[in-house]
Amino acid sequence: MADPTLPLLWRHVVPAGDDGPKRGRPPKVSVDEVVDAAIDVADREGLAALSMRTLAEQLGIGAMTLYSYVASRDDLVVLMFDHVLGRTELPPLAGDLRARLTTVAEVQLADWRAHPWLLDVVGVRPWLGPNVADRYEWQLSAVEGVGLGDVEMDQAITLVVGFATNVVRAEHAVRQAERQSGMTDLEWWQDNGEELGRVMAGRDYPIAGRVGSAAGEAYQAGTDPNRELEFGLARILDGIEAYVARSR
Amino acid sequence: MADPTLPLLWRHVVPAGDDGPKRGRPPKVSVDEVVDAAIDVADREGLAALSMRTLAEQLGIGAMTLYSYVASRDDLVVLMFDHVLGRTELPPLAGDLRARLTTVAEVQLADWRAHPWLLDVVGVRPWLGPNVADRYEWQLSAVEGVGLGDVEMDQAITLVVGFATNVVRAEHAVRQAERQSGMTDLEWWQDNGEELGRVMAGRDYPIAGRVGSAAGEAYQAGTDPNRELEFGLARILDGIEAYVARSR
DNA sequence: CATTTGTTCCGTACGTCGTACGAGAAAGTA
DNA sequence: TACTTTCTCGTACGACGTACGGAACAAATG
Repeated sequence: MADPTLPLLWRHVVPAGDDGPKRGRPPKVSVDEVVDAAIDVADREGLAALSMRTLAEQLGIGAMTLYSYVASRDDLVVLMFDHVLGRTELPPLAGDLRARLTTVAEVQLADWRAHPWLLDVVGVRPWLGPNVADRYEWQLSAVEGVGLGDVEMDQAITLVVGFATNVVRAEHAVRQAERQSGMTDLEWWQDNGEELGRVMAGRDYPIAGRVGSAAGEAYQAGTDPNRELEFGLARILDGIEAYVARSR
Repeated sequence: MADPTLPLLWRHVVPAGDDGPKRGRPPKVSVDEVVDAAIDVADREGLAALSMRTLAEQLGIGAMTLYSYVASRDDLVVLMFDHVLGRTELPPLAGDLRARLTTVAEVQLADWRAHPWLLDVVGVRPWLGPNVADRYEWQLSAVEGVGLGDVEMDQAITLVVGFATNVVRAEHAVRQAERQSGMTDLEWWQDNGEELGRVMAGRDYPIAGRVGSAAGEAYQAGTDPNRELEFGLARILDGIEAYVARSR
C-alpha cells in the first residue's frame, strides 16, 4: 500500500538501489526531462494549459508514453511542485528576527511570482518531497531559538509565508482576468464605468468609492515590486516582534 | 461593448426597466433558481463537480437551457460568488478597532468555511456585484476614522481578510486531499511513514521534525474552530494597533 | 544465429467536459 | 388561424485524462 510517488519524489536523494533495468527498450526521455518540460509549459501558459497531449508533443513522444514516467497528471504536478522549489538556492538567514523573516517572505514572493501556477496546486496531499522539506526546515530556522513554542513557530511561519503568497495571488488574479477577457483593467473600466454607475444608482459607497480608487491608483503605479509586501509584512513583523519581546 | 453580466449581477437592485417580456415562451426556472441550485451543488461536492449537465438535471431542464440564463459557466460562478455573499447578514461593527477587525475576520472565516468553493473562484475579474460591494464597504468601515490613509485602509483589510482566508485554505487542503486519496492523513502516515523514513535516511530535519509533529498534533486536537485564527490574528492586530497608535 | 524475456512506446477508444448551432415548442397578438 | 417573439434542448465538436493491449526494441539466453 506504499505510495509509488514517494520514491519518485526522492529519486535524486535515493538513486534507486538497483541502477535501473539492464534489459528492455530504453526510455526516450527521463523523468526529469518530463518534469522540466512541464514546468516550462506551466510557467508560460499556466497550469490549466498543461495537458498531457501538448506536453507529450513538446517532448516528441506519444501522449500515453507519459504514463510510463508518472502515474497521473496529479502526480506530475506534485513532482513539478517539489522540483521547482529546488531550483532556488535558499539564502543564509542572517541578522535579527525581523531580517530573517523578511528574507523568508521575499523568497516566497520571488518564487511564487516566477511560477504563479504554484498558486493553483491545491487539493494534493502535502507530500514531503526533499525540496519542500528542506524549505520548511530553512523557514523554521528563521524563528528557532527566539523563545517561541513549537506550535507558535509553525504558526509564525505560516503567517508570514501565507501573506507573501497572498500578495502574489492578488497580482495573479488581475493578470489572469486580463488574459481571459482579453482586455486590460483600464479598458474594462472605460467600457463599463458608465453602465456600472447607472446600475449602482441609488446606492452609495462613501468609503469604498474613495478607498477603492486610491488603492487602484496606487496599485497601477507599482514601482518597486517588493513594495506591495511592505505594509502588511511590517505589521506582521511588528506583531511577532512584540510577542517575542513580551514573552521573553 | 458593455458587459452583459453586469445587469445580471445587479438584477435585484435594478429590476430591469421593462418588467420582462410579455410574449414568448415562459421560462421554466429563474436565474435565482439556477444560481441557488449551483451553490447547493458546490457546497456539497465542490466547484469542480459542478458541471452544466448535472446542474441542469438537478433543475429538471436541458443542459443547453442553462445558457439562456447565464452566458457561460464562468459567468455562473461570478453570480454564485456575489449571491452567496449576500446571504450572510453583516453584523454591526461595534467596539474598538480590535473588536471590529476581529468581527471582520470571523465573518470571513465563517463564510469561507461554509462555502469552501469560494477558494476556487479565481481568474475571474473582480466584478463589482452588489454584495461584494456592500461587503467591501462594510469591511472598510471597520478601519474608517482611525487615522489610516486610504491606501493603508485597503491594505489593512486585505491583510486581515487574507489571513482568515488562508486559515480556511489550509483546512480545506487537508479535507480535499483526504477525499481525493480516499484515506485520512493518519492512515497515509501509517502506510507511508516507514517508506518515508527509509527514503529520508541520511538527511535530518532537526527543527522541522520537532515542530512538524507538534503542529500536526495541535491541529488534530482542534477544539474551538476559531482557535486556528488566534495566534496569527492576534499578531496582525497587535501590529495594526501599534501602527495606528504610533502615527496618531 | 534464433528465441525468449523484460521494458518502454503509443494508437485507439471511452467517458467526461464546456458550449455552438439551429430546429422545435409555447406563449401573446392580430 | 397565422404571425411574432421568446425560450427549450437534441445533436455535435473538439478538448480533456487515461484504461487497455499490442507493437517495438534491447539485452539475455539457447
